[in-house]
Amino acid sequence: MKTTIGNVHKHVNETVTIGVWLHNKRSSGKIAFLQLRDGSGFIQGVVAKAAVSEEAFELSKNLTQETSLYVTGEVVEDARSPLGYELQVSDLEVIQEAVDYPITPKEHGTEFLMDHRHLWLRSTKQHAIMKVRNEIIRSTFEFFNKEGFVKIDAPILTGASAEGTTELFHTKYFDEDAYLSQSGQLYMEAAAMALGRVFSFGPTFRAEKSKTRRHLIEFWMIEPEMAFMDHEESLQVQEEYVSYVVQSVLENCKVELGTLERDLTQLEKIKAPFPRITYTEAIQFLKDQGFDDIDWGDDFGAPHETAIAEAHDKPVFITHFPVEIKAFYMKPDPDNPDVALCADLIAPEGYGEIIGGSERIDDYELMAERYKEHELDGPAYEWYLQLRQYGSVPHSGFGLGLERTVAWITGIEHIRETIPFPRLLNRLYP
RNA sequence: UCCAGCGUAGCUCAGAGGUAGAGCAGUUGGCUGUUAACCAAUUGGUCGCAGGUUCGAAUCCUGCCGCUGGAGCCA
Repeated sequence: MKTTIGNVHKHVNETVTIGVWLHNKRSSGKIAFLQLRDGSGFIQGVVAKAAVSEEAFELSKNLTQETSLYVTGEVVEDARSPLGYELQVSDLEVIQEAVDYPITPKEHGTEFLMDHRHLWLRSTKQHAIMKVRNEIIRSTFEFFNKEGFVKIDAPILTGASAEGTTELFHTKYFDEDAYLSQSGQLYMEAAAMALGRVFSFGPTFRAEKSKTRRHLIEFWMIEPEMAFMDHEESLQVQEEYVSYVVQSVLENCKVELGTLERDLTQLEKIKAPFPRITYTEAIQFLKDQGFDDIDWGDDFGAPHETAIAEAHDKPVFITHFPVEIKAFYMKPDPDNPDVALCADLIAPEGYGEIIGGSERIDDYELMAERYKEHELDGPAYEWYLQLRQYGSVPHSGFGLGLERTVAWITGIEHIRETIPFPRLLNRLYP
């Protein structure tokens, strides 16, 4: 009977066949231990000389790393195994012999591993990160579906930028200029006016020459947009959403978090509500901490964000940023028009900003004024202004960066390991 | 784009003016409970590229290329 490593617990004391790759091997004169992986998990196969044919034992002694094969054997419980089960191998059949697999069980440098990303994904740590990433995506869809959101897909080829600030990837759209999307937000606003509560999940592109552990050229964003919802209500959705995702990972990725040696006590604390401080309070806090390189009106740098995050053991919202340093569509606070009804969510442990969100301008006249200030016109923007013309309503939304969230939840050092094939400065392959 | 550091065997690194080293991987042999297994033997090099200084350069100098970390910008 053919099965997978993930399902061996259903076949205890039965003989099964599993298609596997040889992850590693230890052998002595009369016994060989095969570390086997099949994508669903890892299991040790024990080949005892007495229990198999002469040929099968010789074969197992000479297996090379990453050789693909079918192993047949009896599933037995064994306390010495981390999985709790082992496979007592009775036969094996090589599918393809792998010669000189480059990634050996010893340590490697970053450049070497990145050049071999297509093979590096096979290692236990990378495997665990991809499983956690998948759980974050799965629980995201579950959360928003549960809350009555409709998944809407934004276009990737666009005629103009949403923010107008960051560098865009330029391309041709037949005879016109086009850009790769850096946010689906404007389209989500249109969709929210049609469907009420929507969210998008898709790739975004930033042609910034950023070279830090928090930046990717191509990354994935989750962008919910909600009609009839003000800024404060949006913050509640955000903290409930993030808490839901973290608790789902804790529940469903125990083995993976163990592989990653993640400090679970840090994650167990992540439950709504999250603390909030205003931008103005944050500036004062930083000055009290001894920062003299920032004043009201400046945006935060990485050290500032980290200092604010370290003062809390949950993600923290920084709200009410100055209007000047935020996007043109953010709604000014009626009580203080110098600041916007917006918030960034800063992850704990120095992982930086994972969410940016705001209530959007819903007044036609004000938006038209902003268009003039920012010199936005033409067919690329006209339609967005029209949304304020036909039944405009208060609405809010936010964008969560998937990879930064994966980095934080898995506790890994660098964002490049959170996406299967990262696009970085100077790296387009593999 | 700016600042700093690093490029030596397939991989991770040592060697800092006198002519190339270790561990791992590979190969061969040994071992019935290994967990980055262990023990013994063994293969393996245009010292990133180009120029310069010197009797002599992996080593010192200059330029270029590549990588790594950080800054800015952002999610």
